[in-house]
Amino acid sequence: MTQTFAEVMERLGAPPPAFWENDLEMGLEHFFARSRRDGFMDEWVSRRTGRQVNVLCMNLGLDGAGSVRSKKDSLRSCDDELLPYLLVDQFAKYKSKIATIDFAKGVLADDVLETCRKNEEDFDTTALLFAIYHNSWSDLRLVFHLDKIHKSGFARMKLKDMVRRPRRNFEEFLQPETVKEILDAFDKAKGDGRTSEFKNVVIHNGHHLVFIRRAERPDLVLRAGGVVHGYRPEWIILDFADGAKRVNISSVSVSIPLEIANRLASGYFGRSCEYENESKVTYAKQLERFLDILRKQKTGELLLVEVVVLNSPLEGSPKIKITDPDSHPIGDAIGHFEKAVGGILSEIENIESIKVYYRKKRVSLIFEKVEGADDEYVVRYSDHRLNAMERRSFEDHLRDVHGIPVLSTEKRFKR
DNA sequence: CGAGACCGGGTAACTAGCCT
DNA sequence: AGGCTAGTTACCCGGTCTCG
Repeated sequence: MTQTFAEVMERLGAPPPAFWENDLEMGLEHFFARSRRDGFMDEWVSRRTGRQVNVLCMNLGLDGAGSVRSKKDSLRSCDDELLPYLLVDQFAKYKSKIATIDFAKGVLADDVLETCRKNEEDFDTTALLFAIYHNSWSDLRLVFHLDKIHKSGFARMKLKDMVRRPRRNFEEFLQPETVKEILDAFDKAKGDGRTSEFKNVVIHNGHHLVFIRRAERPDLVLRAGGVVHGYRPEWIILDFADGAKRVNISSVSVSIPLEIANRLASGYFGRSCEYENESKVTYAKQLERFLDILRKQKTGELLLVEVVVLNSPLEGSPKIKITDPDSHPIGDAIGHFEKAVGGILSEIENIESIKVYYRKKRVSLIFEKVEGADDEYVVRYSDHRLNAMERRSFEDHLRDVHGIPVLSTEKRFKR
């Protein structure tokens, strides 16, 4: 008797197909048939790392003693029990390591964590996800969501007007039914025939993260038998902080997530509320001082590795870029250029962007001129280059060491 | 000889510039 | 103004190398 995939999963107490396909966005169409091919499972088991094998043995209650090879042999006889782990392995692809480790540290027992540890700071993420799956499979959905906050940039926004904090706190307000109602009302008002799907509210580091999936632009997929028309999904993450007085927004579209955030805030505060892009002023003098320090820096936390300058002192005043792709500091090179040709960093207005080297990553900074003010700028940086923890320490570093408030290059507008 | 470290290529996310 | 393309960068996978 042959069982369907859904039946096999049910017999194992594993998640149903809809969980994998809809919640984790994994394509299952050919997975089951492929996994049943001769030798497929054997080959998959062979490719497991020692750490993954150890976690699998723990999860399946197999003898954890002996060589990795002998444990792989006993795994090969398990068959169906391994099926969900094939999917977890597939799920682990392209998931942020930092998101997985961070989450695992919160839910896994110490000895399990140690089994997955590669060295002081590194873990086998697939092994961690095997353990997380076994511990509580619905957590994979959380990992799927948390993964997103490390990979995408966020627009920093704050409430336009001062509002009194309501009696009940924001957390109580953010009930799924309430959020769904507000999303429905928004979709109706928008009238573009697309629906906003409420996916999750997660409390993370004191922030309230609201995850929404919405159809964005029309798209199509090719399948055997023809084309299927639909929409490309977009993930909207509203990261509320400070009792909803501030929100960080990650999304593809520009105005829709802002409107949704406005509606949620209006619902919570009980009056019409709007968020606006946060802007923090830095004066030209501060930036000049910052650049002076930066270009002298030969080693340290923050190194200058690229400058792009408009109206250069070269003939015809073209745009120039001085960059070191290997991320060695370019302070001396700039000094050499200025001595030989002329000044380039003295006019902040002419600086299109710079790149600094921070925690082994190249981070762009732009100095955005404040409309109508002569020497006022908003300093913005490409936050998606850094993960969520690194962003915080980068912002702290620039504020504490250089007195410069930095914001993300991401912004959201009403249309 | 097998398990784990190392490295090259691929993938994803974002930016800037061009075109409609 | 919006969409598409090419360029940039980090991270991840999988094959190869190395060490016990």
